Amino acid sequence: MEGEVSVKEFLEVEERPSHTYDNNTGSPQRNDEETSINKSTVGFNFLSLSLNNSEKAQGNQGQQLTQAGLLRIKLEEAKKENQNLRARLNHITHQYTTLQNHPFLAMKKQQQSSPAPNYLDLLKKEDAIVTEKPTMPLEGDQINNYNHTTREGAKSIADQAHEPSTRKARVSIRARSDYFLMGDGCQWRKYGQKIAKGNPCPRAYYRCSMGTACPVRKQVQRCAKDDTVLITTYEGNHNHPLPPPARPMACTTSAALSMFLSGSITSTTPPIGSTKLLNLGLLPSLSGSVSTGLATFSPSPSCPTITLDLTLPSNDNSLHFQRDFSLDHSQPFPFPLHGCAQQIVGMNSYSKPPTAITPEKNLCLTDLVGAAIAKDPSFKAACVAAISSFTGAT
DNA sequence: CGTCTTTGACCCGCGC
DNA sequence: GCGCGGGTCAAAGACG
Repeated sequence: MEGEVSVKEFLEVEERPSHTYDNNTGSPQRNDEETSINKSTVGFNFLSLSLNNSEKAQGNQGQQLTQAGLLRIKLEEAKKENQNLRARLNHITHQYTTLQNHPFLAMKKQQQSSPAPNYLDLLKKEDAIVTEKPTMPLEGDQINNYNHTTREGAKSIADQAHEPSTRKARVSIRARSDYFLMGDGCQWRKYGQKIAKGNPCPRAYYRCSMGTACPVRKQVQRCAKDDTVLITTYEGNHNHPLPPPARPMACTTSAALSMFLSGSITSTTPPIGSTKLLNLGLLPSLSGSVSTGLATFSPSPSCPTITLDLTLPSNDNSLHFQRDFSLDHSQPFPFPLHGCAQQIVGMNSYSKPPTAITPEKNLCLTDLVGAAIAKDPSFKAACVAAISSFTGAT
């Protein structure tokens, strides 16, 4: 952090009039980058001379000329330092951007080692549309289900923009968080709040404010039974390009929805009520209580909702399904969780007071769903269909 | 001054 | 038809 301040201060040197410089400073050393930064900052402090020193110099014209020369040299040095620091800043910015895109790059790299990974080419061009059968290392039923899921999934998502019945389909995500909002990479504008029946916690209504007239809305509410559980419900598709941090969430919700809407998932166990269930299999490496994901589908004719429960304990093996999304513990995590830089996107009066943020208590939604994406090939494929749907709509 | 949040009012669908 | 509850609107206030 100190480095950032130094850079900031140093970059201001160019803005200062040259006549304020002093000749009492030594030339900044450049043994290494860090030394350079620190010394330049120190140099700048010295260079910000007082008027008193300038007045003293007026007594000797020859000395003034010498000073002018020194000042020019120092100015040139300062400019060089400035260029170096700008280059370093650009490098850091590039690294930051690269890290943000790491999940998708890792998926791409992983698939390049498998035969004909044409679906991943879509990630290169965001405006691509899924039209071919993606080939992935699937086995048995996964292949059949995958084909169905991807084609129908893409169709379902695309249809959502035209069919009133499916446009209302929702994806609900349950996750533990001490804060009222969890970062998903998007910008939201609150437009309402209600106290729902049976839950003392208010339900907040948000609208996506990243695009003009974006139809996406979300509801945020704490669970009545466990106020540490935050329930976030998404509805609709974005009509604008999404920033990298928002893509995992957007594609996951749409992919999950498309998989269920396509009807390609069936339960091998008697349905609980009218619910279909799918074990998504989150990573065991995820910290805290989140180690297993469970999706619940409520096929209400007017408003089908899929719930991704990221709060269930890992030993919950009470449900088994036709499609096996179980974890392959021998395989390393294909990409690292990209952190919670955008974890807290806002707090309102219903937020809990700021407490020590730990990964356990404040898992980023994009991290959680990113893990789900990474572990399941067909889920990834559905995500690609979703991404294509999103970007193709713009 | 512009943007965002808050909050009461209003609308609408659904069940009785 | 009526009441209830969920969802949305919009004016007022807060905030930077």
